[in-house]
This record gives sequence, C-alpha cells and structure tokens, in this order.
Amino acid sequence: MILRNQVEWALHCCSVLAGLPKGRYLSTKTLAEFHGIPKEYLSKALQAVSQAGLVEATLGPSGGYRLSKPASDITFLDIVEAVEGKARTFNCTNIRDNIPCRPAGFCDEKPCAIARVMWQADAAWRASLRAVSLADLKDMLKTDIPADQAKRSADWLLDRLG
Amino acid sequence: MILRNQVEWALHCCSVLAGLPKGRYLSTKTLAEFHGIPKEYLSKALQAVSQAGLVEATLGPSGGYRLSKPASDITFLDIVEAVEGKARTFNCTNIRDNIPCRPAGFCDEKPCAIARVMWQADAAWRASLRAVSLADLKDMLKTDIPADQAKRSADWLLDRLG
DNA sequence: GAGAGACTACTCGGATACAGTCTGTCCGAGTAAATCCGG
DNA sequence: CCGGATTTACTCGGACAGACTGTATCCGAGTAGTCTCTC
Repeated sequence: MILRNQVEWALHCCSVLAGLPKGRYLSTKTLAEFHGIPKEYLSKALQAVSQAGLVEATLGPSGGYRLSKPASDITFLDIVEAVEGKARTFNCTNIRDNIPCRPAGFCDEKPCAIARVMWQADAAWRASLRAVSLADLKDMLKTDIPADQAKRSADWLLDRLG
Repeated sequence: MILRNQVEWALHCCSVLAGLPKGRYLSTKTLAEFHGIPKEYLSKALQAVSQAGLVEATLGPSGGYRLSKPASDITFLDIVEAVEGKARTFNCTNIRDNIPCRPAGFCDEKPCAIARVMWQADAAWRASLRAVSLADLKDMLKTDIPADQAKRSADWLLDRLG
C-alpha cells in the first residue's frame, strides 16, 4: 500500500500556491516546469484538488490555479483526500458472515473487531494529517530553506504568474 | 490508497490460529473453508506471514500453520507489514531537486518538509497498529461474540485440526 | 505382537495467467487578454 | 484618442492508450501418517 505520486505533486503545488501574492494565478504548465514533472499528468492531480474545492481555476491567458481558502484553512488531509479519495484504507468485507457455524446476519450488530482496530489506526493517520495546514508548512519551509534560495524561487515564479 | 484484502484475510486467520490449542496446526484448506475464501490465494497471504516468522508451517497430513510466538507478542502491525511490506506509505521522490533555480544536491541535507509531515502521519498509523496484539484482539472478541457462538466455531475447528 | 520399511496422501511453496488500477497522453470547450476598427 | 467588437492564444477539463501491481490459479517438492511385511 503506497500513496500515488500525484499526492506528492499536489502537496508541492499547493505549497507553491500558498506562497503566491493574493489573487494571482499560476498555470499547470508553470507548475510542471518548476517541478520538472509531466504537465499533462500533473493536470489530473490539480483537477482533483480543484474539484474538492481547495483551489479555483481560471481560463485564458495568464490563467491557472490559486487557493480558494486561506492557507491556514487547508490541511494535508484535505489535499490527500482530494487525490486519494475519502475511503478508509481498510475495507472490511465481513468475511465473518461466511463462517459456516454462524447464523446469517451475525455481523449486523457491530463492526468486526479487526475492522475496529484497523479503522482506529486509519483515524490516527488522518488526525495526524489534519493537524498540519499549508500555513504550518510555510513556517517549516522558512527554517528549512535559506532566504536567498527562497527569494530566487519566488522571483522565478513571479516572472511567470498571471 | 487501500490495503489489499490479503491483509484482512491474514488478520482473521491469525486470530483463529491464536485460539488454537497450543502446538496444533491448522491447514490453509480449513482456514479457507472456514472463512469462505479461495484457498489457493489465501495460501499466498499465509506464505507472507510465514516468511515474516509470525507463524510456522508443517507439511504432510494434519499439517498446516500455527503461531510461532505467543499471541501477546504478535501485533497487528507485524501482520500488516508481513503482507504489505515495511515500506512507508509515502514515497518522496525529491522533486525539489528539479526546481530550476536551485543548485544540485539541495535536498541532501534534510528530508523534504512535506515528506516529514507525511512520514509522521505514517508513524502514527503504525504506532496505533503496534499497540494492539492478537491477545488483545482475543479479549475484544470475548465480549463481542456470545459464548455459545464461540464454542460452536471452536468445535467446528477442533474437528478439523491436525 | 512389535518394529522397520515402503507407500500414500496431504501439505506448503513458488511459478504462471488474468484483471483492475495507476501512469501518462491527447484533443476539444471555454475564456481572458490583445488586437483592430470605427467614431 | 477612446470604446467596443473581433480575433487570438492560452487555459482547464474530460476522454483515450500503455504499464504495472494486485488478484486468482496451477502444479511440483517434501513430509507426516498409514499400511504392510517380516521377525
């Protein structure tokens, strides 16, 4: 079980969008060029994020994406779920029902104990992702990346945004 | 991202094995019949659990699997990792390296901030799974399943174990 | 009757096909900007 | 020179192939139990 790399791309792109001047758009083409990844495929990841309502798009020249909410209101979980879906990582098929010496409908009362444990772990994972917003990420990056590097990247992007 | 159903099968089978009289074996065929799942494919899941050293197998008539450790020493995480592998759920491909305005080898110092967040969530998930052992599961089932039902299942299995 | 040897039948383990999803690509609908023309 | 209609070029969005992992199945190597034969 491994997350698809669209998740990674979506996270990096949202991180970049969070650093943009308010109201400006950045196109898929520029984002793909910036990260060195295939433009057409990245487009699909951004579509998912867009459909989840985290970013909004505009068409035409100087079009692209921008965050539709403050960076502090967008969590890692939002982005991950936008790409991967909200379904739980563990799918209980209730194979208990097939046990020959049990009456039909045995599992109706209460979810399987195994599923409960797995779902609890899933909840812990999601809670951990929900605890970090794009604003938090921005702060982390501020200490990670030297100021001159950050400025160089910002300038590179500023030259290309709409 | 969703766990393969082999994980579910492995967990249920280990749960059954944990309830066996000490030293007795239970065959894949019986386990598959008990759960109503394809025998040949279940075999692959049990192979993985066996290779991880959680259960041990014996051949011949009345052969099969049994736990190789006390139930309290086998955690959900052990079983999940046996089937899914120990790799982290988030794979950082360091696309930062491709950013055009950065020198090569920029990512060598420290893992990506995004990866750190994702890995932390992964760690939370694993910690939650590590906290529950098969012995704990047995206790949960004791309150879930009526005594007569449990006995009927046990008898059904007792008739068929080696 | 007891013990040793051969046989049988059942087990696990790895090697082999099929399917579904993830990855990657393409083209069309739609729009904001730029251009051109008339006043 | 200014305003509006037109053209243009660029964007997103969904529809379309290829590759890889997950699913399902098969058959062979090996062993515990059983049976038989001999003592």
